[in-house]
Amino acid sequence: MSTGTSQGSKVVTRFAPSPTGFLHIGGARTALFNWLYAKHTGGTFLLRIEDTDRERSTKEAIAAILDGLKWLELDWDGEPLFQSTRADRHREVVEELLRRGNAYRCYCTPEELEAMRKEAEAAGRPPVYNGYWRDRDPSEAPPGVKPAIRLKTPRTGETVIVDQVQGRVVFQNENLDDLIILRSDGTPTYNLAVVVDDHDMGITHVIRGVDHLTNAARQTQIYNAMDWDVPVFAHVPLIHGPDGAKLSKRHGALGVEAYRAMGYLPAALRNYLVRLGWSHGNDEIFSTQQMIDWFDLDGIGRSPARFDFAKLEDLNGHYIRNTPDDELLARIRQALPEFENGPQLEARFAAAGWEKLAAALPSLKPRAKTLKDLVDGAGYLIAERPLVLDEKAAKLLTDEARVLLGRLLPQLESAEWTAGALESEVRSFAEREGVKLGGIAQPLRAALTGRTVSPPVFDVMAVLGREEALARIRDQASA
RNA sequence: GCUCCCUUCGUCUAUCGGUUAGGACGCCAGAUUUUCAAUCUGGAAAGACGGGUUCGACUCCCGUAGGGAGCGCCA
Repeated sequence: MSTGTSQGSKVVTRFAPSPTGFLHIGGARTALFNWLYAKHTGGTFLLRIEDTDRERSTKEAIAAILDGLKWLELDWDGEPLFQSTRADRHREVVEELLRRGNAYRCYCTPEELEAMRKEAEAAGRPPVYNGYWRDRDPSEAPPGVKPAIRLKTPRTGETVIVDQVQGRVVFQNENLDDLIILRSDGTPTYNLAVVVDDHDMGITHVIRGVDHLTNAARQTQIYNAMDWDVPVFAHVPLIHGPDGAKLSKRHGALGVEAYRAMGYLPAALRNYLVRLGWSHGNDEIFSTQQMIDWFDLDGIGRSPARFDFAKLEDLNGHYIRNTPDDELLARIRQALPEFENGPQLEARFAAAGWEKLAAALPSLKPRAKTLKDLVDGAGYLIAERPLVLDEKAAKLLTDEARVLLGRLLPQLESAEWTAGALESEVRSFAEREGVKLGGIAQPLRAALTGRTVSPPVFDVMAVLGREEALARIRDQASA
């Protein structure tokens, strides 16, 4: 419980998505970092839904985000807080700011503001509000204009962010204008709401994307105006696409549910994500516990990372190989409905018997990068007789090959039906026939799976079972 | 345009002034092998550029170039 920090208080982190879309990969990493840091320090990880933009916030998006976090196994503490429920509290703080003389009413119209920006830009200055109503008496206000409320920010000096990732970042106050904290329609703006909520929720560490770095400066000014403690900031670099530009949809900017539907394992995605921007020496594979033990803010780098599907695939393959068969089967059955033709596949595997899929897993696992690969690889289990041969398999089953299969048949019929026994049976058959093992194994494979590529044929025979395997061979053999 | 940030193999990264600049993915080759994988071995592959500081710079400072983020009565 005790920490060595100056505050000496327990760490509280949060993930605060706005529900205007799915939980994308960058958000997932932000959530993961916050979750890891809370776990690492024995602190708390909270969830806040920033749904103040009623136009764009949707129920579906909220569900998708919660769902995505659950799938990634990033559990949050307590109930999610919906920002929209806190508007009264936000207004209360704005009132307080007004009372303190740290905020004022601004009667500028959008048109005036636009002109102001253009003018500043033409003069080569930052396009910011010029403080027109800062010291003006409201009695000068044009009639009928509802004012917005702006923060009265310091005009000179600097606002300094001491960031755990970015270091000391200095903003000249003259470049930061008097931001609006309450709209003319009486609703709070983002920066105000965030500060009030983070403060009220007792957030000690704000870990988020660097796109919020300038917001951190503005938010710091709000904290100062209220005499509140500023939380520890950690602004992590964004994730880019393979071309270094913004992450596009075809490059991985998908919702995490898309990764689930592609057959990725949550542990693999977590492992991939944690290594994007963070490192622990030369370590690549992390158990959840290791991640928690080793994760720290100072391991986060400052340069943006590019998303690389190949590495994700490799990790996913690793996790598939190392997942126990029963758990893997459960994950496949869970993911299957989301695959293309999922319901049909589900029905066919059920008809063939899930225990057959389970039996096939050991030989399928080293060949798969995704759960989808596993399902594809298990296709031979649910193939219907007579099998449709793919082009290469058809070519391989020459007349001679079919005759060879015919001669092998009686040997197999009397063999003990285990992979080992079948293998030695076929090996001695090949020897007697004077052919190499491949010379008979390949035709067998073609007959059993309809393809030239598959798990080892003897495993295939064992998994299919005596009756089905022999029938498939008979279909292709000639006397 | 203005403000801020970034720059080590193709990609993710280690290095915290002295290393043959290490690892991982990917790629190539070999071993193994009934196919394909998996596995094992080996290989090619990097400090953006230019100045300083220093006995010595990937590491510190300045500049240039390139890239990114932000600049709303959006979040």
